[in-house]
Amino acid sequence: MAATDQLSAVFSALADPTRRAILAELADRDATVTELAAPLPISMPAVSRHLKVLEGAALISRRRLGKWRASRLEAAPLRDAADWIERYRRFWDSSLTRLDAHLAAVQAAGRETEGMAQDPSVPDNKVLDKEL
Amino acid sequence: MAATDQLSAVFSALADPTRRAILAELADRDATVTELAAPLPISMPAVSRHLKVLEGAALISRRRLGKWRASRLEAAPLRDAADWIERYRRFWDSSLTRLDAHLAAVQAAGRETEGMAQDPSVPDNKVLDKEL
DNA sequence: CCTTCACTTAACCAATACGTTAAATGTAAT
DNA sequence: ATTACATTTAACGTATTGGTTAAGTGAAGG
Repeated sequence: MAATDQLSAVFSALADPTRRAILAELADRDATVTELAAPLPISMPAVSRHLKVLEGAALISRRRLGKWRASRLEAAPLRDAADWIERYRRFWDSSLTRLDAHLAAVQAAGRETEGMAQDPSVPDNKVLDKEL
Repeated sequence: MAATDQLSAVFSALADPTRRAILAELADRDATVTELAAPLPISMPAVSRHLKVLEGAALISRRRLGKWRASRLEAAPLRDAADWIERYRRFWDSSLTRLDAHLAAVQAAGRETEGMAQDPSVPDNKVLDKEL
């Protein structure tokens, strides 16, 4: 996806298994393009472009080392992605705090009623740009 | 992206701001397609297909309610995504455990040496399919 | 220098993504 | 039955993605 916004760029980058494999590799150590390409079943130019995508999402940084170019993991954008997802933790986490348990119960109760708003034909939707 | 695997499908689904907005809406309450489409600047068919993508990633479930179709948030796949990202927490989190602090220090030390493997022209890469 | 090595860019291709409008489907209501 | 409403599917256009091979570019090394 064209990086419309930062978070989209990060999720988009993570959507590709090859790129996730590259990040996993970089978690162990910085690496050159050739090193990263070695275990992958694709050509070097393909790897080069995956790296460009990761760089575009700010998930890696790169520097020249003589003949080589080293890639380094930059995890800050992963924090943003994690933060976004965290908002939904209460929907799956079973080890809830007392307050969260209450809120989850309310949520569940609301769901048990089996209806959303009584009359969905009269939607009272607020424009919800709480987050993207 | 075509759902090559579950995790890719989830990250791919999250890569679109419209779909993230839909999930945010569903965090508050179940909703019909019309309700979800109301605040969005796109046509109903477009929303319908975003919902199909979310359903394909198992991020929502749907049921018929008479004339309407209600969408419900299903957060389990978000847990998987969060779990994947969590592995990288030590790279950004400043509140480290004692062990993590040690590991991070080792990591940092390795980076200070400014070189990856002494001679990158002789890469000793293991095929790292530790994870996708 | 001139070659070699590491990598990127260019040009191309097939498949997918995301939007549109128009037509089809299914349920409800008259 | 007929009409209306909610939603999906079809058909279409354009942009992006992810891969390829072939042709640059830049630094090292003989």
